[in-house]
Amino acid sequence: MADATIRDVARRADVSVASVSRTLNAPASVQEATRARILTAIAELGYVPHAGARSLSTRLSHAIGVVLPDLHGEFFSELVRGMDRAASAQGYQLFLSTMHADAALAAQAIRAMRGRVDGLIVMAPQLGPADLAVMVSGSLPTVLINSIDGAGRHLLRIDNRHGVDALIDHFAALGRRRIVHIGGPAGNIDATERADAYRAAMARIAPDWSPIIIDGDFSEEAGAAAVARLIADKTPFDAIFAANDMMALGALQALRNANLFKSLAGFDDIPLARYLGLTTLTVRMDELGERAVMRLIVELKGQSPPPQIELVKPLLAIRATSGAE
Amino acid sequence: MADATIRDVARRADVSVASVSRTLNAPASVQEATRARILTAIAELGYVPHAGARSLSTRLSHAIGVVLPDLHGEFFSELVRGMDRAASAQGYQLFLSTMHADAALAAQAIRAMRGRVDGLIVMAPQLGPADLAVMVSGSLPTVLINSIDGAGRHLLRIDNRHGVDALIDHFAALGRRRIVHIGGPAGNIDATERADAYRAAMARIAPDWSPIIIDGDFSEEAGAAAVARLIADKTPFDAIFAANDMMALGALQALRNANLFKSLAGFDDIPLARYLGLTTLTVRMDELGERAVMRLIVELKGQSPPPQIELVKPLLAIRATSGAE
DNA sequence: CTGAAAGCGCTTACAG
DNA sequence: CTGAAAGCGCTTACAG
Repeated sequence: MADATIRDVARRADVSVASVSRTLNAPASVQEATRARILTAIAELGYVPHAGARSLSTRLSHAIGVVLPDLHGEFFSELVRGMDRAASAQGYQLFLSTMHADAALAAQAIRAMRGRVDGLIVMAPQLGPADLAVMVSGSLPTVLINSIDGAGRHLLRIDNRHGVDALIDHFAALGRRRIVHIGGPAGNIDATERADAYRAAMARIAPDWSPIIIDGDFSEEAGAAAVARLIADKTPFDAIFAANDMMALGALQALRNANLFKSLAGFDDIPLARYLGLTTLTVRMDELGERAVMRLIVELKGQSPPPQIELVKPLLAIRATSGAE
Repeated sequence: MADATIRDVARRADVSVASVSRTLNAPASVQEATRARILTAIAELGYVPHAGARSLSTRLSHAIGVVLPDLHGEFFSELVRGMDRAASAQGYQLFLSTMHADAALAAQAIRAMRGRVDGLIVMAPQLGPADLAVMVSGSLPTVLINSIDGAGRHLLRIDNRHGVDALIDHFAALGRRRIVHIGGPAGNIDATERADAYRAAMARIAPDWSPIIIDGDFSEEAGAAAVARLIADKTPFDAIFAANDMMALGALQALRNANLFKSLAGFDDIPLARYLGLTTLTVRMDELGERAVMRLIVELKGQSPPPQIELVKPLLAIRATSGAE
């Protein structure tokens, strides 16, 4: 049996569809008795308004499109959880699309959102401004997370600079000066910023030591490989700051295998980091998601504070794993 | 500037809206030259069909509603990743709703999906059949994951029985007979099945030892508490099978602190389990998600193989952590 | 091959 | 307070 429509309800309650619509959207505007009759009809038929039809009429879907890259584990779930929390508190729903490696497919997925969402939250750390512009064109209000924008949209970013400064200061306070950085993948905005912040901080705390950056790709293997290289090159160093936790963990293993005890830190605070006592920078992904949604909804509601770059500060989590902290 | 509609395109290409619609949906049915003109107009205007309007007309949204409980980390991300993979391969999009503790809110969220999705995938391990029926009523095709159904819907389940048998056999092969079980929360279907399977397996391998189940709630603390209790009670035992990995990890810590070396195993294979070398049962969540979507799409396409219970077998991952394996 | 028209299920001025 | 009607942006028989 097909779902009941507003006409079925109207017929059953012996009123016009307008009245049914009104008891749903502006109950005060319909007379008590009529309203009661309509409400019973609705209950009896198990009527639920057709969201698609409604949004075609009102031009409002109360849905938010979310486009995310291939995030791992806790990152993904916490981010979505935060978004869902904020969205459902405001009566919005989430339309999710994982971003495919294939940019064309991704653009396609975003385009398919026209007419089903009121706005977009896009996270595309690996895209250049040009690609991003192609993907996120059109008239939908959009909030960006960790992306490189060229169009002056509102953007939420992790304050890499702040985090790296705090970490390097911490290392410096421990007397570490020769701090090596294991960098993330080229083109990734967070990786780039962390490397830049590392250079700046090093110039501050160890002006006469020339900073060392070993390229990595955010993987555990890259972390291990970086340490292997340091050892092979007999590079003297006191500490390692890896651009993310996975690489730090790879480095940790390699250091242990080599019986080296150096200060070590990562970035992200994945669950494993806490478990293994890795010093790192904590980023609250749920908060990031929540703030992105809140901001988007503010825009959707018509208040339009000027778009800006909103920084989310990571917190330094000092732990002791290598015995050198 | 508002988005271009099909009328704008028609006007620009000097044709009827019907022709525009046709070049999009049945290109062969429109003459080459006309089609070319329409295509240019579409490109020039950056026209994208309004998904809501289209689905109102066709009664097809090509979207799938997904309702998930509060899953943690890898679980959530892998499940969604698998669903997204299957969905986008078939031209479907995902409408996501995290299930709120509040059943009324959850039902509301599901109801709000009418008119925007073609079908539903629901995972509600903590709900009884009655609550589930209330939540998932209506005429939407639905595939369930790890839920207790009363309505004969298609259901994908983890084959707990199979997994537990494999594990207990493994323990038995190591000579362990006095295997204690730390159970999950009451009412959770997986927890219940695992406990039942444990009892059955124990009756098989150690008929004269009476099985011991200590209640837990899937948390790390519960695992530690269970061990504390075993120690306090001076209960003799050879091994512990925890209903999930988190409890197993809590137990592991407690065992280590007490300098006890016992066989230990969990369920789930969370990343930490691999890292710490915990023996456990691997459940491929991405595969589960993928299969759920595939099955739903088959139903949506009109082929309707009879609904059934589809079991996904967990794999035993034997690792050595406590030195007693 | 193409267009005019009806219809998908709602909402909302406009009258009364 | 209530209803008839137009309209949201599409698709699809039905004619021609």
